[in-house]
Amino acid sequence: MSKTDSAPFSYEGLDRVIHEKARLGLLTSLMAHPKGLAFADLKQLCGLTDGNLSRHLAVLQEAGLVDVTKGYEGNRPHTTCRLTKTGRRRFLDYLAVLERLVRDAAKAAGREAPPLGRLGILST
Amino acid sequence: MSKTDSAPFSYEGLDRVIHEKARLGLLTSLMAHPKGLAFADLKQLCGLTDGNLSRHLAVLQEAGLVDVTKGYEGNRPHTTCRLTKTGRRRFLDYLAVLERLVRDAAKAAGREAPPLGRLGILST
DNA sequence: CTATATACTTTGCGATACAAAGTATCGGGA
DNA sequence: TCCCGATACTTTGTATCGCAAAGTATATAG
Repeated sequence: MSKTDSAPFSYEGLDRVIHEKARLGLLTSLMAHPKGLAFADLKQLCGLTDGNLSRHLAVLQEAGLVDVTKGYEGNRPHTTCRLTKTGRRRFLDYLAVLERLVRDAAKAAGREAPPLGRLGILST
Repeated sequence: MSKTDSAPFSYEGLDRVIHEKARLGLLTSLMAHPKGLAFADLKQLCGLTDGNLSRHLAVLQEAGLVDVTKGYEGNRPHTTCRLTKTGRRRFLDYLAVLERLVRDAAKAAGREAPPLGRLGILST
């Protein structure tokens, strides 16, 4: 029996790299723009400071979730970011877990207290 | 104009106290059991170690989201936890934001025609 | 040729998640 | 009676991390 089976609410699929307010916004933004987004765009879309954005992008890049292209436009630095294939894949996996969580909670909110025994927590 | 208006992906509603893997599991568990759950039950349901559970419960209690009742059963300590009213409300608020995030991302994922067969990530 | 704006990176720090160790009690054996 | 392991937590230590402030560099305007 796997650990998850006995711990239905552990949500192990919630990858720490992804499960972060700022980075969730970044990934969602990038998901909506497969062609890529510029540093300044992401900054605005996600309401991040320069420093935070830089840091989060570095984390996402090191994890292989986004591809960060640093180039120059004229003499100015211009950074473009896109989701990698695995990044997209892993984000979708994460979202599936998140969706399950929302469903679990919504279901719990909807109906009243089920007795413990029914869930098989106390043996059965 | 509020900050959120210009930063549609900032997801400011993602309360740090709630937005945490372990605590999400705890809150969902407690949502499903309004009558309360014992320390040992939560530990099992969420797959947490004693130390982590203790710590997370303390955080949730300090934030006023859960009510932790420490009593004795015989001479053994026995802790029971329940969601407070505000805890329930704040968790539901959080879930609403989370739902929006999942929808945003799903929509973004859907707009792009994926040649790969991985369709219909969400919903039915 | 200062001043301000854009485009980032680096640094410093306070907070925190997690694990390991600690405290205390109970229920068996030997 | 004296261990020994299990239950029920709490405390401590550490390593990480998010965030803000400061730093670097170039471009443009007055």
